[in-house]
Amino acid sequence: MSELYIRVAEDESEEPMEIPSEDDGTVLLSSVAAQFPGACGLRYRNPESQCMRGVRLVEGVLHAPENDWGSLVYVVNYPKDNKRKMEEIDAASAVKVKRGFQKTSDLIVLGLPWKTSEQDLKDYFSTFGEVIMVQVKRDAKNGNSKGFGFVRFTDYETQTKVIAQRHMIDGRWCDCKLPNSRMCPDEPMRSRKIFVGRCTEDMTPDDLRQYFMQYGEVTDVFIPKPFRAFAFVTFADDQVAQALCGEDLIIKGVSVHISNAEPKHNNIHQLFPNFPGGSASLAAMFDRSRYQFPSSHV
DNA sequence: GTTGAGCGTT
Repeated sequence: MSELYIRVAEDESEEPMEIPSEDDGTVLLSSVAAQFPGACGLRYRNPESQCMRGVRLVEGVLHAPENDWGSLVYVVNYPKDNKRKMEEIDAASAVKVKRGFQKTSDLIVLGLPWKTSEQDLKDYFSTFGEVIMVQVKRDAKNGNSKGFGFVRFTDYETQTKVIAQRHMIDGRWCDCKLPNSRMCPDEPMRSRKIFVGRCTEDMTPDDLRQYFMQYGEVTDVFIPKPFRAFAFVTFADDQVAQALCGEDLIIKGVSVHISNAEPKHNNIHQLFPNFPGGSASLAAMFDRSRYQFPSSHV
């Protein structure tokens, strides 16, 4: 009974791949998903009826029909629509639960001439796309420009385009960047990892993997031990992760809350490996920095 | 009344 493999393919016409079964004869959905990312189940053609038939799936475990997998070729089920492949599923999920996805954020404009006004900025940036707001930062007392400002666009595409190039404004080259002042902003961070809050102790890593699979390929699940009522789930695609942020989802009958996984900072060398000067200068740099990390959960 | 890498009074 050991070393049993079942034959699985994406389509009946495709060459099957052998997937290992467990000692008790069942096959883990995660074993299938390891070869077919995004898979959510299996089906097969019943030799008698010639109809496709679903394989029983309980808590992430696939059970052999009639207790025997036989030599049939099992076909992978994908979420929502059997015929679609992962990329399309990712895109569809991202659009469906769209949130914070491709939202624009303020851009800092560096290097402005002292004379440039907000109207000048608006006139210039409007040539790229619709402008929501512009600001020129000025000295409170004399009203002199500090030589930088902010701009926000309606469309994310415009923002991307503007960041990608230098800008000649009133005779000076200027740069547009994402500001680093926002640590838990309404945009970027573009993490592929989500924070799953309000977890219960009976949720296993496999439970979470099985559940989140429906949204896209899951690359990692982390549940801190001892139990701390939260978990981290990492997707292959940041858009899937971002799209889920803010959602309340029901897992094993429990409402969990999804938010952005904040970067861990317990080891600054994870962020800057091989920093010149060693740990002392790196730590000193961070102490001096205005840059504040949010509290970490790890 | 200056300046030229940066990071946002309300």
